[in-house]
Amino acid sequence: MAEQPAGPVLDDQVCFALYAASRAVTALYRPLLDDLGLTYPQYLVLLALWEHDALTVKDLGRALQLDSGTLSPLLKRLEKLELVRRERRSDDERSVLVTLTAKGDELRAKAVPLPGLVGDAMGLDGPDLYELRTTLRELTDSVNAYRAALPQ
Amino acid sequence: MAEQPAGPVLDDQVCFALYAASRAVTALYRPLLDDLGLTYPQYLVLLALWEHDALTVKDLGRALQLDSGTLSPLLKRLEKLELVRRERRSDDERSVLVTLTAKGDELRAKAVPLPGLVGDAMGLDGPDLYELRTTLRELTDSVNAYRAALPQ
DNA sequence: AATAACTGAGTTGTGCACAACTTAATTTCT
DNA sequence: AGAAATTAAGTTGTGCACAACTCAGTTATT
Repeated sequence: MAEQPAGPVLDDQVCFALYAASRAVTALYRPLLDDLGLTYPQYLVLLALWEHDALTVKDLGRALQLDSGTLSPLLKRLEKLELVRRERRSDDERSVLVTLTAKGDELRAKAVPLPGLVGDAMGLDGPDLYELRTTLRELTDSVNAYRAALPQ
Repeated sequence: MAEQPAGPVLDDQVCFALYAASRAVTALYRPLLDDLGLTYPQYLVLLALWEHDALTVKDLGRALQLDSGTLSPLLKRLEKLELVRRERRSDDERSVLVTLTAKGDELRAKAVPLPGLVGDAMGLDGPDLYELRTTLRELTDSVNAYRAALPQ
């Protein structure tokens, strides 16, 4: 008979595998992003802006699943780096519109090779990567739906 | 012709899918762990200790892939909660052995239902979860091997 | 029109992560 | 044995994440 631990086991947990994988990939990006003067969450914000050009803090929060408590100081740092501008919308003074500066837009070209480099290091071929991404999205949606249905 | 964004796209990134999934699962654990008075990384440390009973800070770092800069203050908090003890090893005074207190050991029983609850919310069946875990481990190993091979 | 409810950002405080560094203990190399 | 290198923890400083809160602006209700 194999031993039966009287509790959950670390390496059995999908949650730990996710946590470890996410941190490993972020760590792989770090030296590449250092060259651009960015952190990983800052890079994600710029990814969203390179795609959409102008987004409110609210929009960014929806895209990245982050709240204003995280985004506000992060955006201030990006503004200090002169990569983005922040301005109140005139038609709704509650909203702050975040837009790329010329400098922020130019950084896009330097970021183009990054996903390829990181993809190579993952050791998965195209179809496996595609399937993994799909599974992760489904998992995230399922978990978030479950959370939204919880009391409170 | 579809538009071709002149740069990487947020939702295409496996790295973002990982980041979002990891945070969603952690967020799902949070209210459950609140009842035990634990954070998610603290829970991971206890998982390792429930399995092995006594580990050095170094061992914990290897198991969780965290360095002493993260673990030292975390373990101090667990000690203040009276869930673990920390003591220098007599045969090597550099090492600190972390062991469970009775209180820390008792918490194990309360943690038993957690993985099942979280597994349900993931919306994947057993085989899919198993495959995902395997893929994530391979990805983590591949990425870490790649990082270890980098200059410096 | 006045009030109530809601919304979007921002602030404060706690706890990770991680880089860079310090210190003390141990091991290795002359 | 003594110096140099290595190792294990811990400290300091920065930047997320996130809860809980504030505040100003907008919308809904009466």
